[in-house]
Amino acid sequence: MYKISSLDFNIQKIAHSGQCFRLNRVENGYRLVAFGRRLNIIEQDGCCLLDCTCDEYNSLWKSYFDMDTDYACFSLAVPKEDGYMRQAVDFGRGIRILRQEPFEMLVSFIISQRKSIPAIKTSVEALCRKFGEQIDEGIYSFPTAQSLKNAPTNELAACSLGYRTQYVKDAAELVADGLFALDKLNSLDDGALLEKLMKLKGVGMKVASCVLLFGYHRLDAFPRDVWINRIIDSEYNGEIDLAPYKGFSGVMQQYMFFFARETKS
DNA sequence: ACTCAGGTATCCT
DNA sequence: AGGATACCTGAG
Repeated sequence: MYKISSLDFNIQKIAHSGQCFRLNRVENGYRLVAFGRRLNIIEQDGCCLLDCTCDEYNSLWKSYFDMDTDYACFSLAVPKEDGYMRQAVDFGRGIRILRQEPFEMLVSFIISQRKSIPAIKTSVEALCRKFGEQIDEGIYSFPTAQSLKNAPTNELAACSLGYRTQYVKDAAELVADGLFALDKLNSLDDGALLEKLMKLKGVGMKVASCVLLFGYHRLDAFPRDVWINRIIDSEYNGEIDLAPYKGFSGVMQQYMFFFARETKS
């Protein structure tokens, strides 16, 4: 067991912030599947108990949960005249940007287009069940590129991918064949990485931005989805100035997204 | 039954 | 360049 006790770490908010599709509520807490491992998380007296050894925490989950980044300091950047952002940031305190795996992010966000979050989760789970490795009873890892490349198209489609089936298959094939080496893109700057990802079919501005933010930990990436656009229209007169948040505007995006969704009528 | 969902590719003008 | 439209499918 490893205990995390910090106001800047809140597993429930992270689970509802929409960045991760495999962190879900179970009987007495949350269950996360990542890196081919399962991690159980229990909330207790405002603390989080991670069901792992100290070594496993230090070598894996500490980085995954981005525990070396100081999130409290981001909050200081909000201009005092921006009441909306102030509210959003305070409301979302505890959210962190997870360091997830690039391939999983790429596939998950290709799937995400024109889908609700529950529908995305259903598709992702189906993919894992069909093409991932079994880790434990009923628990499966996210499939490798090779595994998805080899997947028969009709079985991929059976994961409710709809018109995205070919997008996923194409991306998996390119990655599996080394023609699109996700692990070698780290050296690219944000702009070049974004451009590179958008070369893939089914990857537009929004999906690529999400892959940057959640898969490559580019905290300055600012995905604009319908929620964010709605906020920018209603609260910022159609144009938001991200200059105060240079280097971490993606963190602000998460606060805005979470706030808008959690407080919707 | 009907709209909309964390969009994107394609086809217009 | 910028705007309109089709697209699989499930949830509300």
